[in-house]
Amino acid sequence: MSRTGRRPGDAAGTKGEILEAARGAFALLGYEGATMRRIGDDAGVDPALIAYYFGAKEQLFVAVHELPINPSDLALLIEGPKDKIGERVARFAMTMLAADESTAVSLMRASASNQSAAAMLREFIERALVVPIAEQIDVPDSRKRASLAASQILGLLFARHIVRLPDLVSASVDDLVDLIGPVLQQYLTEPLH
Amino acid sequence: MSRTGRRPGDAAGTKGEILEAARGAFALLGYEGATMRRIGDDAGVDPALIAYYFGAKEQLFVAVHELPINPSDLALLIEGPKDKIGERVARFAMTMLAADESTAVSLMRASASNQSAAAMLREFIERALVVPIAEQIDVPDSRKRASLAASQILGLLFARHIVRLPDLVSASVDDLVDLIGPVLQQYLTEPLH
DNA sequence: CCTATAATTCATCAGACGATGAATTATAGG
DNA sequence: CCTATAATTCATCGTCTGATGAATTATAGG
Repeated sequence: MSRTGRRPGDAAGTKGEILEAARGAFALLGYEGATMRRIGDDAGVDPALIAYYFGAKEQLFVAVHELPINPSDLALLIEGPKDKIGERVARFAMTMLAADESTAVSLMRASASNQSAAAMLREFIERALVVPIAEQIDVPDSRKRASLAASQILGLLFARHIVRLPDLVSASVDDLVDLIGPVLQQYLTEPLH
Repeated sequence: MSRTGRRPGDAAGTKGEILEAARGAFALLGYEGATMRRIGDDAGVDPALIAYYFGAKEQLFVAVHELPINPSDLALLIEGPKDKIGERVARFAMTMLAADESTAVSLMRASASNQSAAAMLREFIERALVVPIAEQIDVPDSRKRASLAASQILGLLFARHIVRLPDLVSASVDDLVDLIGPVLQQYLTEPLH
Protein backbone atom coordinates (compact mmCIF):
# COMPACT_ATOMS: atom_id res chain seq x y z
CA MET A 1 0.00 0.00 0.00
CA SER A 2 1.79 3.10 -1.24
CA ARG A 3 0.77 6.24 0.61
CA THR A 4 3.29 8.53 -1.00
CA GLY A 5 4.11 9.46 -4.59
CA ARG A 6 1.99 10.09 -7.66
CA ARG A 7 -1.47 8.54 -7.81
CA PRO A 8 -2.26 5.89 -10.39
CA GLY A 9 -4.73 6.82 -13.16
CA ASP A 10 -6.81 9.74 -11.91
CA ALA A 11 -5.77 12.21 -14.58
CA ALA A 12 -5.58 15.83 -13.52
CA GLY A 13 -8.84 16.42 -11.64
CA THR A 14 -6.91 17.22 -8.51
CA LYS A 15 -6.25 20.87 -9.19
CA GLY A 16 -9.94 21.50 -9.68
CA GLU A 17 -10.83 19.64 -6.51
CA ILE A 18 -8.46 21.84 -4.57
CA LEU A 19 -10.05 24.95 -6.04
CA GLU A 20 -13.51 23.75 -5.15
CA ALA A 21 -12.52 22.81 -1.62
CA ALA A 22 -10.84 26.19 -1.17
CA ARG A 23 -13.89 28.01 -2.45
CA GLY A 24 -16.12 26.23 0.03
CA ALA A 25 -13.77 26.67 2.96
CA PHE A 26 -13.19 30.37 2.33
CA ALA A 27 -16.93 30.96 2.03
CA LEU A 28 -17.68 29.09 5.22
CA LEU A 29 -14.78 30.11 7.40
CA GLY A 30 -13.22 33.31 6.08
CA TYR A 31 -9.62 33.81 5.02
CA GLU A 32 -7.83 32.99 8.25
CA GLY A 33 -10.37 30.36 9.27
CA ALA A 34 -9.86 28.39 6.08
CA THR A 35 -6.52 26.81 6.89
CA MET A 36 -4.34 25.07 4.36
CA ARG A 37 -4.71 21.83 6.26
CA ARG A 38 -8.47 22.06 6.26
CA ILE A 39 -8.61 22.81 2.55
CA GLY A 40 -6.22 19.94 1.95
CA ASP A 41 -8.41 17.59 3.97
CA ASP A 42 -11.53 18.67 2.12
CA ALA A 43 -9.81 18.04 -1.19
CA GLY A 44 -8.33 14.74 0.03
CA VAL A 45 -4.83 16.02 -0.51
CA ASP A 46 -1.70 16.91 1.43
CA PRO A 47 -1.42 20.67 2.11
CA ALA A 48 1.93 20.73 0.37
CA LEU A 49 0.20 19.90 -2.86
CA ILE A 50 -1.75 23.13 -2.66
CA ALA A 51 1.48 25.06 -2.57
CA TYR A 52 2.77 22.97 -5.44
CA TYR A 53 -0.11 24.08 -7.63
CA PHE A 54 -0.93 27.56 -6.38
CA GLY A 55 2.00 28.84 -4.36
CA ALA A 56 1.23 30.74 -1.17
CA LYS A 57 -2.18 30.95 0.45
CA GLU A 58 -2.83 34.44 -0.82
CA GLN A 59 -2.36 33.32 -4.40
CA LEU A 60 -4.80 30.50 -3.84
CA PHE A 61 -7.29 33.02 -2.55
CA VAL A 62 -6.83 35.17 -5.63
CA ALA A 63 -7.23 32.15 -7.90
CA VAL A 64 -10.49 31.25 -6.17
CA HIS A 65 -11.87 34.75 -6.47
CA GLU A 66 -11.37 35.62 -10.08
CA LEU A 67 -14.81 37.07 -10.44
CA PRO A 68 -15.65 37.00 -14.09
CA ILE A 69 -17.61 40.00 -15.31
CA ASN A 70 -19.72 38.40 -17.95
CA PRO A 71 -20.00 41.07 -20.69
CA SER A 72 -23.40 39.92 -21.87
CA ASP A 73 -24.75 40.19 -18.34
CA LEU A 74 -23.35 43.66 -18.19
CA ALA A 75 -25.03 44.58 -21.49
CA LEU A 76 -28.26 43.30 -20.03
CA LEU A 77 -27.68 45.69 -17.16
CA ILE A 78 -27.26 48.84 -19.21
CA GLU A 79 -29.70 48.19 -22.03
CA GLY A 80 -33.35 48.98 -21.39
CA PRO A 81 -35.57 51.73 -20.05
CA LYS A 82 -34.25 53.85 -17.23
CA ASP A 83 -37.39 53.49 -15.14
CA LYS A 84 -36.74 49.76 -14.80
CA ILE A 85 -33.04 49.98 -14.05
CA GLY A 86 -33.52 49.13 -10.38
CA GLU A 87 -35.16 45.87 -11.21
CA ARG A 88 -32.47 45.03 -13.73
CA VAL A 89 -29.71 45.73 -11.25
CA ALA A 90 -31.42 43.60 -8.64
CA ARG A 91 -31.79 40.75 -11.08
CA PHE A 92 -28.23 41.15 -12.34
CA ALA A 93 -26.85 40.99 -8.85
CA MET A 94 -28.98 38.04 -7.89
CA THR A 95 -28.22 35.98 -10.95
CA MET A 96 -24.54 36.81 -10.77
CA LEU A 97 -24.65 35.66 -7.20
CA ALA A 98 -26.93 32.72 -7.70
CA ALA A 99 -24.43 31.39 -10.24
CA ASP A 100 -21.65 31.83 -7.77
CA GLU A 101 -22.99 32.93 -4.45
CA SER A 102 -20.28 31.45 -2.32
CA THR A 103 -17.57 33.40 -4.10
CA ALA A 104 -19.13 36.73 -3.22
CA VAL A 105 -19.81 35.74 0.37
CA SER A 106 -16.31 34.40 0.66
CA LEU A 107 -14.87 37.66 -0.54
CA MET A 108 -17.03 39.59 1.91
CA ARG A 109 -15.97 37.38 4.80
CA ALA A 110 -12.33 37.82 3.95
CA SER A 111 -12.72 41.57 3.49
CA ALA A 112 -13.72 41.92 7.10
CA SER A 113 -10.35 40.77 8.33
CA ASN A 114 -8.00 41.23 5.41
CA GLN A 115 -7.15 44.51 3.78
CA SER A 116 -6.12 43.20 0.43
CA ALA A 117 -9.31 41.18 0.14
CA ALA A 118 -11.22 44.37 0.89
CA ALA A 119 -9.31 46.06 -1.90
CA MET A 120 -10.22 43.27 -4.30
CA LEU A 121 -13.88 43.59 -3.40
CA ARG A 122 -13.81 47.36 -3.65
CA GLU A 123 -12.27 47.31 -7.07
CA PHE A 124 -14.68 44.69 -8.29
CA ILE A 125 -17.71 46.63 -7.08
CA GLU A 126 -16.46 49.84 -8.60
CA ARG A 127 -15.71 48.23 -11.93
CA ALA A 128 -18.70 45.94 -12.23
CA LEU A 129 -21.41 48.00 -10.59
CA VAL A 130 -20.72 51.60 -9.66
CA VAL A 131 -19.13 52.78 -12.88
CA PRO A 132 -21.52 51.15 -15.37
CA ILE A 133 -24.59 52.12 -13.39
CA ALA A 134 -23.43 55.66 -12.81
CA GLU A 135 -22.81 56.08 -16.52
CA GLN A 136 -26.30 54.90 -17.24
CA ILE A 137 -28.25 57.16 -14.93
CA ASP A 138 -27.89 60.82 -15.71
CA VAL A 139 -28.41 62.59 -12.41
CA PRO A 140 -26.23 64.54 -10.01
CA ASP A 141 -24.37 62.39 -7.49
CA SER A 142 -24.70 59.43 -9.81
CA ARG A 143 -21.73 57.62 -8.33
CA LYS A 144 -22.91 58.13 -4.79
CA ARG A 145 -26.31 56.76 -5.73
CA ALA A 146 -24.82 53.77 -7.50
CA SER A 147 -22.64 53.12 -4.46
CA LEU A 148 -25.68 53.15 -2.21
CA ALA A 149 -27.38 50.64 -4.47
CA ALA A 150 -24.30 48.46 -4.19
CA SER A 151 -24.36 48.86 -0.43
CA GLN A 152 -27.88 47.47 -0.35
CA ILE A 153 -26.78 44.41 -2.25
CA LEU A 154 -23.85 43.91 0.08
CA GLY A 155 -26.12 44.36 3.07
CA LEU A 156 -28.55 41.79 1.82
CA LEU A 157 -25.79 39.24 1.38
CA PHE A 158 -24.33 40.07 4.77
CA ALA A 159 -27.66 39.86 6.55
CA ARG A 160 -28.71 36.68 4.79
CA HIS A 161 -25.53 34.65 4.71
CA ILE A 162 -23.37 35.94 7.52
CA VAL A 163 -25.70 37.30 10.19
CA ARG A 164 -28.45 34.94 9.07
CA LEU A 165 -31.44 37.07 9.95
CA PRO A 166 -34.20 34.46 10.02
CA ASP A 167 -36.72 36.34 7.91
CA LEU A 168 -34.18 36.85 5.15
CA VAL A 169 -32.83 33.31 5.30
CA SER A 170 -36.31 31.92 4.76
CA ALA A 171 -37.22 34.30 1.93
CA SER A 172 -36.88 33.14 -1.67
CA VAL A 173 -34.59 34.86 -4.15
CA ASP A 174 -37.58 35.98 -6.23
CA ASP A 175 -39.17 37.51 -3.17
CA LEU A 176 -36.05 39.47 -2.47
CA VAL A 177 -35.65 40.68 -6.02
CA ASP A 178 -39.24 41.93 -5.93
CA LEU A 179 -38.59 43.78 -2.71
CA ILE A 180 -35.25 45.39 -3.38
CA GLY A 181 -35.87 46.20 -7.05
CA PRO A 182 -38.08 49.23 -6.34
CA VAL A 183 -35.70 50.38 -3.65
CA LEU A 184 -32.73 50.33 -5.99
CA GLN A 185 -34.89 52.16 -8.51
CA GLN A 186 -35.45 54.87 -5.96
CA TYR A 187 -31.75 55.19 -5.18
CA LEU A 188 -30.93 55.52 -8.83
CA THR A 189 -33.62 57.84 -10.18
CA GLU A 190 -35.60 59.60 -7.48
CA PRO A 191 -34.65 63.29 -7.25
CA LEU A 192 -33.25 64.54 -3.97
CA HIS A 193 -35.18 67.19 -2.13
CA MET B 1 14.17 50.67 37.74
CA SER B 2 11.42 48.20 38.57
CA ARG B 3 9.81 46.65 35.50
CA THR B 4 7.63 44.18 37.35
CA GLY B 5 5.00 44.47 40.08
CA ARG B 6 2.27 46.95 40.79
CA ARG B 7 2.61 50.46 39.39
CA PRO B 8 3.01 53.40 41.75
CA GLY B 9 0.12 55.89 41.95
CA ASP B 10 -1.95 55.57 38.77
CA ALA B 11 -5.19 54.52 40.41
CA ALA B 12 -7.36 52.11 38.45
CA GLY B 13 -7.46 53.62 34.99
CA THR B 14 -5.85 50.51 33.58
CA LYS B 15 -8.95 48.42 33.15
CA GLY B 16 -10.58 51.14 31.09
CA GLU B 17 -7.49 51.58 28.96
CA ILE B 18 -7.54 47.88 28.16
CA LEU B 19 -11.19 48.09 27.16
CA GLU B 20 -10.52 51.03 24.91
CA ALA B 21 -7.53 49.40 23.29
CA ALA B 22 -9.52 46.22 22.73
CA ARG B 23 -12.39 48.15 21.20
CA GLY B 24 -10.08 49.84 18.73
CA ALA B 25 -8.19 46.69 17.85
CA PHE B 26 -11.33 44.60 17.31
CA ALA B 27 -12.83 47.31 15.12
CA LEU B 28 -9.69 47.64 13.05
CA LEU B 29 -8.57 44.05 12.80
CA GLY B 30 -11.46 41.71 13.52
CA TYR B 31 -11.64 39.08 16.23
CA GLU B 32 -8.71 36.88 15.25
CA GLY B 33 -6.66 39.80 13.97
CA ALA B 34 -6.85 41.61 17.28
CA THR B 35 -4.37 39.53 19.24
CA MET B 36 -3.97 39.66 22.97
CA ARG B 37 -0.41 40.84 22.54
CA ARG B 38 -1.45 43.65 20.23
CA ILE B 39 -4.21 44.79 22.59
CA GLY B 40 -1.76 44.63 25.45
CA ASP B 41 0.75 46.74 23.53
CA ASP B 42 -1.89 49.31 22.64
CA ALA B 43 -2.89 49.56 26.29
CA GLY B 44 0.71 49.64 27.45
CA VAL B 45 0.22 46.48 29.46
CA ASP B 46 1.34 42.87 29.59
CA PRO B 47 -1.14 40.50 27.91
CA ALA B 48 -1.43 38.53 31.13
CA LEU B 49 -3.06 41.53 32.75
CA ILE B 50 -5.91 41.32 30.27
CA ALA B 51 -6.63 37.81 31.43
CA TYR B 52 -6.36 38.96 35.02
CA TYR B 53 -9.17 41.46 34.49
CA PHE B 54 -11.35 39.86 31.85
CA GLY B 55 -10.50 36.16 31.67
CA ALA B 56 -10.31 34.59 28.23
CA LYS B 57 -10.33 36.50 24.97
CA GLU B 58 -13.94 35.70 24.22
CA GLN B 59 -15.04 37.26 27.49
CA LEU B 60 -13.07 40.37 26.66
CA PHE B 61 -14.86 40.53 23.35
CA VAL B 62 -18.22 40.24 25.06
CA ALA B 63 -17.27 42.94 27.55
CA VAL B 64 -16.32 45.27 24.72
CA HIS B 65 -19.55 44.66 22.85
CA GLU B 66 -22.23 45.22 25.42
CA LEU B 67 -24.37 47.27 23.11
CA PRO B 68 -26.65 49.33 25.25
CA ILE B 69 -30.14 49.76 23.87
CA ASN B 70 -30.97 53.20 25.09
CA PRO B 71 -34.71 53.04 25.92
CA SER B 72 -35.32 56.71 25.19
CA ASP B 73 -33.77 56.29 21.74
CA LEU B 74 -36.07 53.37 21.19
CA ALA B 75 -39.07 55.41 22.22
CA LEU B 76 -37.97 58.02 19.73
CA LEU B 77 -38.03 55.28 17.15
CA ILE B 78 -41.58 54.10 17.72
CA GLU B 79 -43.30 57.36 18.53
CA GLY B 80 -44.39 59.50 15.62
CA PRO B 81 -46.25 59.32 12.33
CA LYS B 82 -45.93 56.18 10.30
CA ASP B 83 -45.16 58.01 7.08
CA LYS B 84 -41.93 59.30 8.60
CA ILE B 85 -40.80 56.05 10.18
CA GLY B 86 -38.09 55.48 7.56
CA GLU B 87 -36.42 58.74 8.38
CA ARG B 88 -36.64 58.03 12.11
CA VAL B 89 -35.07 54.60 11.69
CA ALA B 90 -32.28 56.07 9.61
CA ARG B 91 -31.59 58.72 12.19
CA PHE B 92 -31.83 56.24 15.06
CA ALA B 93 -29.32 53.95 13.42
CA MET B 94 -26.97 56.76 12.56
CA THR B 95 -27.00 58.37 15.99
CA MET B 96 -26.68 55.02 17.71
CA LEU B 97 -23.71 54.36 15.52
CA ALA B 98 -22.26 57.84 15.62
CA ALA B 99 -22.12 57.50 19.39
CA ASP B 100 -20.34 54.22 19.08
CA GLU B 101 -19.57 53.46 15.50
CA SER B 102 -16.53 51.35 16.09
CA THR B 103 -18.45 48.90 18.26
CA ALA B 104 -20.89 48.08 15.50
CA VAL B 105 -18.20 47.77 12.87
CA SER B 106 -16.17 45.64 15.21
CA LEU B 107 -19.08 43.29 15.73
CA MET B 108 -19.64 43.08 11.98
CA ARG B 109 -16.00 42.31 11.33
CA ALA B 110 -15.98 39.59 13.93
CA SER B 111 -19.25 38.13 12.65
CA ALA B 112 -17.64 37.39 9.33
CA SER B 113 -15.25 34.90 10.86
CA ASN B 114 -16.78 33.93 14.16
CA GLN B 115 -20.09 32.21 14.63
CA SER B 116 -20.77 33.32 18.14
CA ALA B 117 -20.11 36.93 17.21
CA ALA B 118 -22.59 36.51 14.37
CA ALA B 119 -25.10 35.20 16.89
CA MET B 120 -24.54 38.22 19.11
CA LEU B 121 -25.11 40.56 16.19
CA ARG B 122 -28.17 38.67 15.02
CA GLU B 123 -29.79 38.77 18.42
CA PHE B 124 -29.02 42.44 18.82
CA ILE B 125 -30.53 43.34 15.46
CA GLU B 126 -33.61 41.29 16.10
CA ARG B 127 -34.14 42.77 19.53
CA ALA B 128 -33.22 46.36 18.83
CA LEU B 129 -34.49 46.79 15.29
CA VAL B 130 -36.58 44.08 13.71
CA VAL B 131 -39.03 43.43 16.52
CA PRO B 132 -39.78 47.05 17.50
CA ILE B 133 -40.09 48.18 13.91
CA ALA B 134 -42.22 45.25 12.87
CA GLU B 135 -44.58 45.93 15.74
CA GLN B 136 -44.89 49.51 14.63
CA ILE B 137 -45.75 49.00 10.99
CA ASP B 138 -48.95 47.11 10.39
CA VAL B 139 -48.49 45.38 7.07
CA PRO B 140 -48.10 41.79 5.93
CA ASP B 141 -44.52 40.53 6.00
CA SER B 142 -43.67 43.18 8.55
CA ARG B 143 -40.71 41.25 9.92
CA LYS B 144 -39.29 40.59 6.49
CA ARG B 145 -39.57 44.28 5.66
CA ALA B 146 -37.96 45.32 8.91
CA SER B 147 -35.17 42.84 8.26
CA LEU B 148 -34.58 44.34 4.84
CA ALA B 149 -34.35 47.78 6.38
CA ALA B 150 -31.79 46.42 8.81
CA SER B 151 -29.89 44.87 5.94
CA GLN B 152 -29.60 48.28 4.31
CA ILE B 153 -28.09 49.71 7.45
CA LEU B 154 -25.64 46.83 7.69
CA GLY B 155 -24.77 47.25 4.03
CA LEU B 156 -24.08 50.91 4.46
CA LEU B 157 -21.72 50.25 7.34
CA PHE B 158 -20.03 47.45 5.46
CA ALA B 159 -19.60 49.47 2.29
CA ARG B 160 -18.43 52.57 4.11
CA HIS B 161 -16.14 51.19 6.80
CA ILE B 162 -14.98 47.80 5.57
CA VAL B 163 -15.02 47.93 1.77
CA ARG B 164 -14.49 51.70 1.83
CA LEU B 165 -16.31 52.58 -1.35
CA PRO B 166 -14.89 56.03 -2.05
CA ASP B 167 -18.18 57.79 -2.71
CA LEU B 168 -19.60 56.59 0.59
CA VAL B 169 -16.46 57.30 2.58
CA SER B 170 -16.51 60.91 1.42
CA ALA B 171 -20.23 61.45 2.04
CA SER B 172 -21.37 63.11 5.25
CA VAL B 173 -23.63 61.36 7.74
CA ASP B 174 -26.42 63.86 7.07
CA ASP B 175 -26.18 63.17 3.37
CA LEU B 176 -26.55 59.48 3.96
CA VAL B 177 -29.49 59.86 6.29
CA ASP B 178 -31.23 61.97 3.67
CA LEU B 179 -30.62 59.33 1.05
CA ILE B 180 -31.48 56.16 2.91
CA GLY B 181 -34.42 57.59 4.88
CA PRO B 182 -36.85 57.47 1.94
CA VAL B 183 -35.60 54.03 0.99
CA LEU B 184 -36.25 52.62 4.45
CA GLN B 185 -39.64 54.30 4.29
CA GLN B 186 -40.38 52.38 1.14
CA TYR B 187 -39.31 49.09 2.65
CA LEU B 188 -41.52 49.64 5.63
CA THR B 189 -44.72 51.02 4.17
CA GLU B 190 -44.96 50.65 0.40
CA PRO B 191 -47.45 47.93 -0.58
CA LEU B 192 -46.14 44.97 -2.55
CA HIS B 193 -47.50 44.47 -6.01
C1' DC C 1 12.85 -0.49 -21.59
C1' DC C 2 14.67 3.74 -19.66
C1' DT C 3 14.81 8.07 -18.13
C1' DA C 4 13.15 12.78 -17.29
C1' DT C 5 9.67 14.91 -15.21
C1' DA C 6 5.08 15.43 -13.12
C1' DA C 7 2.30 14.50 -9.05
C1' DT C 8 2.16 13.48 -4.55
C1' DT C 9 3.21 12.80 0.50
C1' DC C 10 6.37 13.17 4.65
C1' DA C 11 8.89 15.46 7.99
C1' DT C 12 9.98 19.40 9.86
C1' DC C 13 10.82 24.56 10.83
C1' DA C 14 10.20 28.96 12.70
C1' DG C 15 6.77 32.10 14.24
C1' DA C 16 2.59 33.45 16.41
C1' DC C 17 -1.12 32.60 19.37
C1' DG C 18 -3.91 32.06 23.85
C1' DA C 19 -3.36 30.53 28.37
C1' DT C 20 -1.39 30.24 32.96
C1' DG C 21 1.54 29.63 37.21
C1' DA C 22 4.98 32.00 39.58
C1' DA C 23 7.43 36.04 40.93
C1' DT C 24 7.47 40.94 42.10
C1' DT C 25 6.03 45.36 43.78
C1' DA C 26 2.70 48.75 45.61
C1' DT C 27 -1.23 49.92 48.30
C1' DA C 28 -4.67 49.60 52.08
C1' DG C 29 -6.34 48.22 56.67
C1' DG C 30 -5.43 47.19 61.10
C1' DC D 1 4.90 49.24 61.06
C1' DC D 2 3.16 44.93 59.23
C1' DT D 3 0.67 42.09 56.64
C1' DA D 4 -2.87 40.67 53.35
C1' DT D 5 -4.09 41.46 49.02
C1' DA D 6 -4.35 43.96 44.63
C1' DA D 7 -1.91 45.03 40.38
C1' DT D 8 1.46 43.90 37.43
C1' DT D 9 5.14 41.52 34.63
C1' DC D 10 7.97 37.28 33.40
C1' DA D 11 8.72 32.96 31.67
C1' DT D 12 6.86 29.34 29.67
C1' DC D 13 3.80 25.56 27.56
C1' DG D 14 1.24 23.35 24.07
C1' DT D 15 -0.97 24.11 19.82
C1' DC D 16 -1.72 25.69 15.41
C1' DT D 17 -0.30 28.05 11.26
C1' DG D 18 2.00 28.66 6.60
C1' DA D 19 6.01 27.27 4.33
C1' DT D 20 9.48 24.21 2.28
C1' DG D 21 13.13 20.69 1.14
C1' DA D 22 13.46 15.91 0.52
C1' DA D 23 11.68 11.48 -0.58
C1' DT D 24 8.58 8.56 -3.29
C1' DT D 25 5.81 6.88 -7.02
C1' DA D 26 3.54 7.14 -11.60
C1' DT D 27 3.37 8.63 -16.26
C1' DA D 28 5.10 10.16 -20.85
C1' DG D 29 8.50 10.49 -24.54
C1' DG D 30 12.12 8.73 -26.88
